[in-house]
Amino acid sequence: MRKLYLPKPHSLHVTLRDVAKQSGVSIKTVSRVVNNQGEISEATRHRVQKAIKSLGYRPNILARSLVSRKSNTLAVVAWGLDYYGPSRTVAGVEQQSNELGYSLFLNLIPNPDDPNVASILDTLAARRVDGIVWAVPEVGRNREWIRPDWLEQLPPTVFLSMRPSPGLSVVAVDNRAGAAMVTQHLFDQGRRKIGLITGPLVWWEARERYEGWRETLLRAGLNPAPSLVVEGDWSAMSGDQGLRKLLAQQPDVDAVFACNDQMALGALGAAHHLGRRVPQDVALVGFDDTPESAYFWPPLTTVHQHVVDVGRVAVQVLHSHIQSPQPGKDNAKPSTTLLTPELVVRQSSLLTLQPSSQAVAVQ
Amino acid sequence: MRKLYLPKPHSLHVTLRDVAKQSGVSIKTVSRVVNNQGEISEATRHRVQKAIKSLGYRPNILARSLVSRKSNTLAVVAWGLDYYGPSRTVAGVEQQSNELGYSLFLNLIPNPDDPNVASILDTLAARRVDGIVWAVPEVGRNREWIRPDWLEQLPPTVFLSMRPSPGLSVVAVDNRAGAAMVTQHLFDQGRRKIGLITGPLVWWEARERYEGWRETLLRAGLNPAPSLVVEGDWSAMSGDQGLRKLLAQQPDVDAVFACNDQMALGALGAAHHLGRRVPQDVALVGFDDTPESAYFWPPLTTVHQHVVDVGRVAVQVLHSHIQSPQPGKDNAKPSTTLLTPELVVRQSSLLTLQPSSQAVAVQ
DNA sequence: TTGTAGGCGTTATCAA
DNA sequence: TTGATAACGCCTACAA
Repeated sequence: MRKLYLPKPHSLHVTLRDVAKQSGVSIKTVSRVVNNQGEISEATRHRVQKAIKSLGYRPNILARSLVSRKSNTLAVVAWGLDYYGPSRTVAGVEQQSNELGYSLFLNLIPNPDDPNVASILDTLAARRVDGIVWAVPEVGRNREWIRPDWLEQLPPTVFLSMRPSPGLSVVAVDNRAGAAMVTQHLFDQGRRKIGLITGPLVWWEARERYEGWRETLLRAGLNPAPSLVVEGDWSAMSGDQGLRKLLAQQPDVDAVFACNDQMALGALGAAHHLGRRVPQDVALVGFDDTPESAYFWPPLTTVHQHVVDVGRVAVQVLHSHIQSPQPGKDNAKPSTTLLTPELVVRQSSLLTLQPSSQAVAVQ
Repeated sequence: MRKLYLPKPHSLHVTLRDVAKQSGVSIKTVSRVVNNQGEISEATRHRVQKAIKSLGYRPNILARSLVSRKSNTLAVVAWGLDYYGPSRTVAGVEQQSNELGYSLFLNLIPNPDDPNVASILDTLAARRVDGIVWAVPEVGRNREWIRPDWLEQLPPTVFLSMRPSPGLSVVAVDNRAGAAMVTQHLFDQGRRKIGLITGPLVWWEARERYEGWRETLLRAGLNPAPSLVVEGDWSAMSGDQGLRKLLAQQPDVDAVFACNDQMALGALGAAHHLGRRVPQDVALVGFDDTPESAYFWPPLTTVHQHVVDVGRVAVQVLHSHIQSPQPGKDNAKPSTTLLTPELVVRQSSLLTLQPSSQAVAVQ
């Protein structure tokens, strides 16, 4: 007689069969108890539950997923966990995934424009994730990673911080609107030479902020001259250098919009160095509303983005795509969501300094 | 005859059998090609690979894990993704996991001392993760979540930022050494009234920094008087209030060690408000070396922790635990790793201001 | 070098 | 209400 295949001395993990044996019922009955399905007599249910507890049974989700053909997992592919916005967004993705009952795979790529995306996507497909949140900002030509033929191979996918386009589901902050708020606010404060320290213009988000500034100036009858613009790289150092360069190009600048809080911080340092008072000589505004920005000196006017919500909404959209019974149905259709940010006014842009305004600004 | 059970119209996913049929070989042969095992003739290998490509076959890791009894997944349970240190550490965990071939589950808990840990651990066990990185700092009594009976039920686990103890594998920064460096540095600069703004003392890490300060003062023959200490909550606001309180308690303070950079930032703001010059009147030092700290005004002396390495080392330790063939072997033994931080000296603690020091400080 | 049989732990079908 | 059995997609043992 042939020898039976016995893989290893029976593993530590208790299975349905063990529970069934212990409680003297069939495997299927135990399965029913575990999943609360079907009618089961109170007596057996009780007996089974006792066995489950005494043996320390835990269902094997791998096996369950194999037969049910869904893994109840999502994946987030992200860049920039060391930055405030991206890490908050990932946190939002995690929270919403958790609330909807998914486990979440985390995949970080070291650089938004030079990745090993193919192998990541291969792995995710092999793990049979039910959906993917693509949290890599659109930089340069990295959008082209998304090949049409991939989209068909992959599970439902939602893209963050990327230029909306038909056929893709996108969730992003309305950067253009945020930048417009900033520029309008500076104009309303009486500033007429409003300089700009942009993020790297290969970034879609940086270009959007640039456009918001530009459009608002034009609408106000002001000239968005090239001498008013310096391109930074999001870092505080580039903000420091950016302000110096800006003042060299255009000495009569009376306001500066730095396109994130880090660059604003650098610009603030440069202003101190150069003896320019903020806001008296130069008003300064940032973007992001990092927790620290309220404690810069002076406290920084900035734009609050609902970065956690970006992640949460992404998962909600993904969930509806996954749920949709037929790919033709409404909730399966690609959707675009733009979240409107909010201007947070603090002392760095206000001429009329209110002594109590700092305390007020702190939430 | 009994009807066969056919679950659904065959799914989109291509299986080994499909490839086998297409290429006219057995399932096992295809499996061998996929996994590069055994000897296979060049001809069949080629034929099979062609079929794999044309059909778009991807191995189902779920099925593979089911039989191999290992999922090739790790999980990180973390708190504080919105803070610099924790988020960097998670990034380190992800990088090292990826390099070792694991996929990583991300689980965030909203609060380090009031969690729903049991359900998270249940899920991870049910998903048969091969190991767990417990990246929740030790706060209050949250260490007691780790019940001895759980440790046996769970896969190998490594704990971060937690008081080392026999039986647990721990990776942490040597906070006490870091705080000692700071205090010694201030002493060496001639400061003799060195105040302390601590983190919440329910945190182990905060207590360690406190001890480092205290021990160093004692060793220097100075008195760590209670009036020199204020307890903060890591936030910039508490640093602001902390400095005010400290100066009220002990007006002749000539140096302040704020136990993280955020509180240092708040203290900096308060100093400006109160007209105290930094460092001339009060030297100020932080802890963390956040990227912004080099751009505070003045640039902040602080302590650089190798937070990414904490995550990487954790996964390395975990990997060795997982690999270990027998639980008695060396690499299976619990280990403690303390990473030594480094003092980063900038202008906020230096009396002799070097004009070029800021540029030097920027890396 | 290749194939067959059996089993991983779960769920679905259908009969009892 | 409960149970026997096939199937999910893959890998191991063993034979050919």
